[in-house]
Amino acid sequence: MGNQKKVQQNTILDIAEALKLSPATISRALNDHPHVKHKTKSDVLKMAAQLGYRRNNMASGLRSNKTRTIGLIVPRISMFFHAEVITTIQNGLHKYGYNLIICQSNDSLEMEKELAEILLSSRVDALIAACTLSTTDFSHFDQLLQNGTPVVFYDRVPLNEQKAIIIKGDDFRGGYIATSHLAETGCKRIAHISGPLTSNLYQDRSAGFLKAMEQHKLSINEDWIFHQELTHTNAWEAMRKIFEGRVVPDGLFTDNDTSAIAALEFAREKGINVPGDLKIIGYSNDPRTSIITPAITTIEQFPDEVGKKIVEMLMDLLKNNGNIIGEKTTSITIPVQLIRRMTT
Amino acid sequence: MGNQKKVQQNTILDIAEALKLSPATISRALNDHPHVKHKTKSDVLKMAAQLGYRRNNMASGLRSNKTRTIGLIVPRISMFFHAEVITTIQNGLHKYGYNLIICQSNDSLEMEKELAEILLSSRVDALIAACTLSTTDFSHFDQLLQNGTPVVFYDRVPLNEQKAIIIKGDDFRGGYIATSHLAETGCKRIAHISGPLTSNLYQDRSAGFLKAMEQHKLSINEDWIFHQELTHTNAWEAMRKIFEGRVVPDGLFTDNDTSAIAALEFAREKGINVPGDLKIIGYSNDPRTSIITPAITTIEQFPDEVGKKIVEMLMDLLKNNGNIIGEKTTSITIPVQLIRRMTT
DNA sequence: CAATAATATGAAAACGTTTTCATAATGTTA
DNA sequence: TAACATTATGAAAACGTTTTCATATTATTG
Repeated sequence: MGNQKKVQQNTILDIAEALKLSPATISRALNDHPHVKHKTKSDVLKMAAQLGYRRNNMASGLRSNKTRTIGLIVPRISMFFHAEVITTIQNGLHKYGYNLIICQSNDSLEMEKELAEILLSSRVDALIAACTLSTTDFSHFDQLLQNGTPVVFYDRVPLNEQKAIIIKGDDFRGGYIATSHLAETGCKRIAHISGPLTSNLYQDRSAGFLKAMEQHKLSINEDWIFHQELTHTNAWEAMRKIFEGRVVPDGLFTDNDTSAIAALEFAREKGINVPGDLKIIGYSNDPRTSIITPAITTIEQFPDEVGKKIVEMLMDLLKNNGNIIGEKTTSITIPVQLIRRMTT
Repeated sequence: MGNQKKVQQNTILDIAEALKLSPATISRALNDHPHVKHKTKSDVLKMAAQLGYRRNNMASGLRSNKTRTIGLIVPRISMFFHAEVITTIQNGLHKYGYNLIICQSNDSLEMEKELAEILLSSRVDALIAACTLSTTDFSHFDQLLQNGTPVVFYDRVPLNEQKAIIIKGDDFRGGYIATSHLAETGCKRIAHISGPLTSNLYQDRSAGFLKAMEQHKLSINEDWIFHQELTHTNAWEAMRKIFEGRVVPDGLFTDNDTSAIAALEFAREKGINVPGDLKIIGYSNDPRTSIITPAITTIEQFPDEVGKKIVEMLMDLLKNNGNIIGEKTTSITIPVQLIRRMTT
């Protein structure tokens, strides 16, 4: 393989020569410029097809300063929520003729910084980012913004950023309705396994949790509140600690579904009846929650709504080259919804 | 936002001017060319950092005809196997300074063709593709190949393609060991829910199934063999048909895990005892299979091995600009492994 | 120290488009 | 038909690098 002679791609000049026209006219014809005769246009299109012409995006991008490519930085594409958001974004952008460069930070801040640099180098027309849990300083995105490149943050977002678009779920309300639901189904002693408070996500969900506890006049046991990376083992460990105590909770709100699954497995192993003795509610509506027995009550985040909103905002922004128009706001909150299943 | 003046990116010329050097020297210094003085190099690097210089990849790519970007076409990033493969590929390529443009075909052949065109336009240095189930004609990749762009197919691959690299799981063996396992655990009447025979995956797994059935001297009931899109509802429907019969199977091999889950749920609803009356084995080791009760026996495909191999082959190929070196083969098969759980 | 080799730099062309400016061709009006 | 507007095209510059070729500088050798 590869030994055969490489076929050179045809350029705009080849079309020009074939039709005895100037490259300028070919370019205009291909871009559907108004000042070109109908017949010329169709001639050019025909010849382009015949020669198998494909625009060189680098040349085009270099000259016009537009790549029609959008960068995306995400912690992990394998997380259900993100996979869904990305899919919606990609399908949406494709309709507008935009490409997407998807990058994974693996939840590493170092990597995130590096990716921001790389995407700047690639001169993406815009950047979409769901940040790392440890990203509290967002200055590595400043160069993009100063450059005039629109930036959209979603899910894990900076708190006081006026230059970027921010799209987030209603985490406060999510935490609130989850906790209220436990209270309303009779829980008196509610535990909360949450993520690191460096992230807006867990700040808000925790605030919602506290608000609901207060409203239902439930007392809070500090030993039952965890802020940690939301992994399976961490959740298991938290459960072990919680159930070492003399008095144990009858309700548990976990800030993601992986933790809820771990908790449920812990309960199963220890013979704790769910939902009889312990009610559990997770967060995100991961497909696994509906498959496990008993199926886990959780909070739906509507990833497709998030994705759609991102595309919509971005297309608006790019149409007005980076300027927000009129009354449109710079920060959007997507509603959440309780999905009641068998663990409550 | 966006109203403030846009900051122009500094170019190589700005560095040149600041240091009273020519752009050529700057370029060489930045690319670590041997013919440039040590001191000059460090001066340039320092000034570049100071000016916040970032290479314009389009200009660089246009001139050097190298984008250091690799395209990837995949049916859906949300499929567990693909998400894992992609993650491995991306992390691997990143080490070598390559970027990845990830595109989803949504399992549509039309989309796949369009994406191949777009990636050709973007002049990616190489293309990785896991094709649609309905892709039997692979000619939309020819232009890339003729162009000298390396193409790596994985998972769903063309059958007789000598110009591209092909990396696949050992689907024949997977089908064989899955079916053998059922036979060895005592199944006499085995059903098979498989995918469309347009894809090499299901051809091979089916062949493995048949081989094992023959070796174990088991007779095949044609009414229990399905070739269909492997969705939850299709599998459910297949189960309904199978269990309408007077005589029912005691073993089931499904070609993906979604179907195995559907079958298990069907069994649960109809009161069929698993594994007592019916043993079930899936394919892919999707995380859901270990969470459902009873946990499903399945076939591990080692997505990270696949990803690693892809990167390795690709880097070799790019180093030798598109030519396979020495004895290295053009087609690689990754082993599979039985993961025994509670449904068998 | 001259002659040569090795090292370091610069000038300018090249990559394939898009876009500005100029001009030619055509159509419209007085 | 002259004068002007409109439409269609071309010439050439521009985008920011890399690379070729030439040349200047320094080191090495006889």
